[in-house]
Amino acid sequence: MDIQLKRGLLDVCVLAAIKSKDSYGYQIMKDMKPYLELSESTLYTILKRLETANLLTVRTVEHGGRLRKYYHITGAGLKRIEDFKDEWREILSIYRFVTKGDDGNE
Amino acid sequence: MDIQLKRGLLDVCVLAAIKSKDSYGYQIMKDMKPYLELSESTLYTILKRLETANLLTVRTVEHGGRLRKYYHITGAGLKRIEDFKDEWREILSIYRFVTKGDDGNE
DNA sequence: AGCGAATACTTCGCGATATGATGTATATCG
DNA sequence: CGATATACATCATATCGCGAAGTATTCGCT
Repeated sequence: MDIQLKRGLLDVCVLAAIKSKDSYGYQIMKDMKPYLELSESTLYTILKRLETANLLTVRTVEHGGRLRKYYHITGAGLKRIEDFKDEWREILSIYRFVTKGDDGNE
Repeated sequence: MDIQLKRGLLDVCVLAAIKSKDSYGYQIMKDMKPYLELSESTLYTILKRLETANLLTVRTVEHGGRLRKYYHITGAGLKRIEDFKDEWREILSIYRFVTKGDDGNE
């Protein structure tokens, strides 16, 4: 996938990965992989950014001798997802603009 | 619209604006405005970038005492649009991932 | 016991890029 | 004559994905 396009989807995608239940970095990576691949450095950067923006909160848990940081989505995080759904209408209209005039077989 | 998301759509959107007939900066701005707003500096930066990448060619035309640069899409430019259609499937799958578990009323 | 792979998170530097600010220049309209 | 529209260019700034490299522990395999 085009890098630029990816940029617009990463944040919401990470939020979606922790929407239904709290999760941690490594698990989020695996959950997102089928939809959108990203490097570890990117994910942890994003998580930090989302935390700073108060779209999620963090709690550290010891698990099998290793530390895990569990991420929990906030109300603002949920709102960010809702906003994305609104943006989706604009994206659809852009998609139609881009494919305008093409045959209907695609 | 979210800036990051915009980034991924700008290039294809500009290409789409010159797909059916050659056009120039100011006109492209007006054509894109209903779908995606962007500043002039951004547009000319993009046009330069697309030219460097051989996705379009430029010819300068005098028009009413002013110079106009007409942009013409290349085969590679058309291919970029086709590639975007392929990416669209991935985008749809991401959209479903993000909205998964929500009520069907949206 | 030895060792590679998986788990788990961090930091740094690089390149790409959207944008506001600013500049240049001409045409049109009141 | 001044405001607005047309038309394009350049620069500095801030943001961000990612590869590279690092730190540590656990687990399966031989």
